[in-house]
Amino acid sequence: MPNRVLVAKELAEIFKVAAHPDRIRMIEELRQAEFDVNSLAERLDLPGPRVSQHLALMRAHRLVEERRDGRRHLYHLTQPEIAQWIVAGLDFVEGRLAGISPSAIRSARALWTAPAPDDPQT
Amino acid sequence: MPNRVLVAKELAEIFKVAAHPDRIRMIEELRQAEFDVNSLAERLDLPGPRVSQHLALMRAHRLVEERRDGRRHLYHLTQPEIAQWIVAGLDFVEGRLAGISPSAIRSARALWTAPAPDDPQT
DNA sequence: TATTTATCTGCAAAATATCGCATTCTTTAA
DNA sequence: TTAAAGAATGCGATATTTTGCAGATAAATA
Repeated sequence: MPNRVLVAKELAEIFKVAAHPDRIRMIEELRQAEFDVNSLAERLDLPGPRVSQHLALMRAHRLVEERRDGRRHLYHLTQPEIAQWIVAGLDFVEGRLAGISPSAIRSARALWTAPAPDDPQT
Repeated sequence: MPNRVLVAKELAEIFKVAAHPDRIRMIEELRQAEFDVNSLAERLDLPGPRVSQHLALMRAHRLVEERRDGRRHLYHLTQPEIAQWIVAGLDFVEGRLAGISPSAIRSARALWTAPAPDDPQT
């Protein structure tokens, strides 16, 4: 198999990992700070096991790394720049079918681009 | 549903469309030039109907647009910058499980970044 | 009009992914 | 040692995607 096909395949794997709303939100949460599983679950309002599964997948693809502190598992992005890359994808969501207004996109971008890592509102 | 969830959802849709090796290669082919279905199929060594299906999906998500010339359908990227965005993802494939060497990544990047749209080798 | 060329559509089979729970594992605290 | 907290795992039930073809369309040409 030619190299460029291999590379395309691997690239597709990464896109696949990113291709889930929960995981996108998790990555954006982990943008600057590290979180344990429960905190992530609460922030995103998702069941714990689900968050755990998503993290396992991301771990398998080295998108996140784990660190233990007492009995909690703290996760952080292996390459924080990946969050920026994802936000860059917002350039391509505008003008799409779903009922998303430009202002919604602007506010998402602001939220996911702001320097302060803590306590997102809206 | 909060806005940021909607946006994450839509973003995930785009990642999903990009999350296929064939489609990644197609997007890279369309980077600068437009192609008809057969040319794409030949260049990528894929069955015609498959290319057509991929194109239908990308069309549905407005990643590509169609133009007719006689009996052929010419496709081009709606937002050519999307190709660059995909190439930027290469930053995250290095050091992953699969047997991909850094040089393979470099050469893919070169190929998908080069100014000349025509006749890729290797 | 009949053919040929280029592309699209439809469908079923196979492969993957997601979801919701119950259970298990580990580590700390009582 | 026991109990409890925090996470991970297992697994069936359901989607969703991908694939491979066969057949249907549409446009140009003979």
